[in-house]
Amino acid sequence: MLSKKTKYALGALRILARQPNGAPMLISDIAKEGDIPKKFLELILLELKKNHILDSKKGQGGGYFLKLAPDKINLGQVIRQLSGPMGMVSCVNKEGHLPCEECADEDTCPLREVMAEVLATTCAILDHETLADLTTREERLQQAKRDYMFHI
Amino acid sequence: MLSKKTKYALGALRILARQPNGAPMLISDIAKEGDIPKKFLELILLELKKNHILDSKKGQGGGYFLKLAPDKINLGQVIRQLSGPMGMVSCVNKEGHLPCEECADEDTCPLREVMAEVLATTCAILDHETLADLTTREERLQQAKRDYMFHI
DNA sequence: CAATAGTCGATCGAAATAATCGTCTACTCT
DNA sequence: AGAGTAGACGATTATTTCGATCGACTATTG
Repeated sequence: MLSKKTKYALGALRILARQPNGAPMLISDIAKEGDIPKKFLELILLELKKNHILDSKKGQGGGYFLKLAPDKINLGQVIRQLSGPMGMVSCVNKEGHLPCEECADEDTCPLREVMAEVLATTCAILDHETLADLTTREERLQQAKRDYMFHI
Repeated sequence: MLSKKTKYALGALRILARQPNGAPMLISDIAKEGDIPKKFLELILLELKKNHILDSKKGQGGGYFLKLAPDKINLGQVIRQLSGPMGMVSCVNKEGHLPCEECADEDTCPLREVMAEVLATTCAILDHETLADLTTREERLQQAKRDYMFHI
């Protein structure tokens, strides 16, 4: 399961991606709209800023905004930065590759091979799914729901 | 990351799968061979027994053994039973399906759609990978390593 | 019956997660 | 320049989960 932190982060990013021409948004407004504890959200946004996904402007009229265009931010990137690498065993991760202690020989560990496949297919999806794609999906799903409601 | 509990479980199962004609094995022997804390292993094996993957025999000559053949036990099943469902958001799981609290409308949540894809590809791998497959993989990897060592 | 071996309830510390407080500092607009 | 706005940040707390262990009990088999 993704941690709440990561889910909150994705929620906040989706909200920010909706802002017309990347206008800054107050932490408290994001918190309200995303139903996220404000103080916790501060930490999260700060972390995203340190990872160069967001940026902020202080003072009157300031707030947080996307540093990159929505189609340049993908889910894999965000999840990795907030929850760490996604492999089910640590020995399959590129960044932060640790040989898993319990594994006698990494070269011949069959579990490692399977988990590497899992990681590869997961990344194939998440590293190509951008914030912009999410927005597109959402619109399609909303349209589908309206059609469905009309149909019954 | 898989929990140590789950990794230990997979380790223990791999050891038991190597036993000739499903002979029972003592907890303490499994613990020693798998380098697993014995008391912790007890809990794990017990849980696997309750989930009908293992069975045990008491008294002299007893121990734990596989209840099913190695090609009838798959990784998905084991991981799910020890760590719970594998979806990155709770709303994509079949068993234990909980609408994720932070999601306004499940029907139109784009994250849910993506995470469902991820879960599907993950399950496609793990639900088809059996203990027997792991053994086969391991033999292949060991052979490959021997060939490589010879080559240099 | 006695030795063996699994069963089970209780518990404990450490770590990760989730959340909050108060203060400080930088910026922008008037 | 100065007031007020808004983010930055260190410290702290609560809650839960994880990993591990102890000790007593029970069932089985030779």
